[in-house]
Amino acid sequence: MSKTGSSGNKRTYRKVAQKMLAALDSGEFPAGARLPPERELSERYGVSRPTIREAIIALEVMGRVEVQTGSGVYALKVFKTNSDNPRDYSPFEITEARVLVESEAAALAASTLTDEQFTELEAALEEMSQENESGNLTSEVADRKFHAIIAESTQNRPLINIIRHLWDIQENLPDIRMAHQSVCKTDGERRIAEHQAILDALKARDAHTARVAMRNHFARSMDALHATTEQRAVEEIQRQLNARRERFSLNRIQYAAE
Amino acid sequence: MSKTGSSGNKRTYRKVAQKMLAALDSGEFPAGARLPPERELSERYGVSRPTIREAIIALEVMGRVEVQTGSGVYALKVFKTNSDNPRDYSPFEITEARVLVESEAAALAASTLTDEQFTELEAALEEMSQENESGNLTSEVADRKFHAIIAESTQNRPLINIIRHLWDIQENLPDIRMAHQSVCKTDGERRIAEHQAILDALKARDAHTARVAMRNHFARSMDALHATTEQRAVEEIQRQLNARRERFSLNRIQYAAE
DNA sequence: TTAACCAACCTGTATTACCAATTAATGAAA
DNA sequence: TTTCATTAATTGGTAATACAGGTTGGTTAA
Repeated sequence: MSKTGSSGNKRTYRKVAQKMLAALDSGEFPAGARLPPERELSERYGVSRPTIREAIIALEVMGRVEVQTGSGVYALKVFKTNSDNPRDYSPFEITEARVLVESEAAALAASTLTDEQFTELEAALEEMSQENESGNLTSEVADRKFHAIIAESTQNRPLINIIRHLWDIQENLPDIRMAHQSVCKTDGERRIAEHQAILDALKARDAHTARVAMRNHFARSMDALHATTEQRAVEEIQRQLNARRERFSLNRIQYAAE
Repeated sequence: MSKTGSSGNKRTYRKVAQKMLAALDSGEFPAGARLPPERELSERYGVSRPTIREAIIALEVMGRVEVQTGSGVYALKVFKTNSDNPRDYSPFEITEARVLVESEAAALAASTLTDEQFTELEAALEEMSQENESGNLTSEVADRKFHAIIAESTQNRPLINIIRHLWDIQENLPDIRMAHQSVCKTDGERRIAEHQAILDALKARDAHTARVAMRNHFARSMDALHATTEQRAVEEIQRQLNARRERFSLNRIQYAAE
């Protein structure tokens, strides 16, 4: 199950917050409206006031409601996107952000890469193709190294840190790891070729081609991500169907036994 | 200042959460470590246990800590956004990074901006031109608002946060503030026109033109930055020369006095 | 000696009851 | 009609208490 989202969580404030979130989404608490007072909510959800307060604070931190002391709790119209909680970034968001940033980094790198860094890039590429042949598909270290060298070459520290940051986040998103693996498994050769294309463009000092090559590379990652996401959705539905079928057959067995 | 970030907030749980956040960032509560128990924290921060619980819930929703019932509260491994020291970024680096990121954001925004956001952009532009006429040149709020709306419209939270982060850093760099002022002073009209050009491109849903307009806008900022930096360098040299001359003349006076 | 078990202790969970501070509405007075 | 004090409603915060799950370390049995 999901770590954070399930309604089967033990802690009460989460359950309450989730119900209130549903009420917020369903329009039961319309945008801009004042929510019922804490005491009333505590009655409605059958929990104590402190727990309601906790749920409200959770909603507040999520940017869904605003608390005005002495006045009431108000449903916010526009969700404040203050959720810089990398855990609930979607894989697609991260990938999109990386396309934008890393493509530009590649374009910049076309004019900043040193000979030494070209050698490092080739080494990283070689490492990748060895990983590919040896079937060690779980590792992204060579991949990351390749991109890191390009980032480093720009000598723009904010940019370098942004790219590193995005990698860090991504490596903690299971969806992306899975997509990465599936990409390597099904078409590892092509992945190498894409990196080679980037390297070639950089060697030619061609900023535009480097940018395009990087974008193409990410476009494939994005496709793979879509594919695995779809596949997982299908599997989930099948799982649910199987569970239902099993329950149904159990019922029949019970009838037969009676 | 900011609605959410200030420590002068009235509600106690926010103050406590902020202090704990500082402790988390400073390494006083290292990643992975267990925080002191609620009872102890309530003593340390001089608030009651429910309030501590509220603060912890806020941190939990922010994704900074994890609560394990019966065991304790644990500091989550957080992605090192703060690992870079923004203080020794050069203004040029920041501006370059912003060109890359914000130009792409503008290109994206061309297809994502809503009618409401167009209205907001126009309002921000109006605000800027009023600031310009009234001679209130120190303020960047309307400027930042303009760029923030574009960022928001992409609905890409990593991207939004990156742009916000770069703004935050920039606003603490005196060199850039100075360049900004000099740009406004010498050519406020043109600055408005540049923003207008961006807005026009966005209205036309023309990603390419929007990107180019944004790049041009930043190019001017970069020029202004170069100019003021040069000017400051010249002034600094003059100051040093003057200081030396003064010292020299003082020496001569001392000689004369002996 | 080692492994399994169990009980005491620690920690978070949740409630009740109470009072304080702030805000918004009310109504009286100018 | 406006202004200002009063009052009601609401959130803010605390204390004390009981409970449930987890951890730990000692005891017991193998």
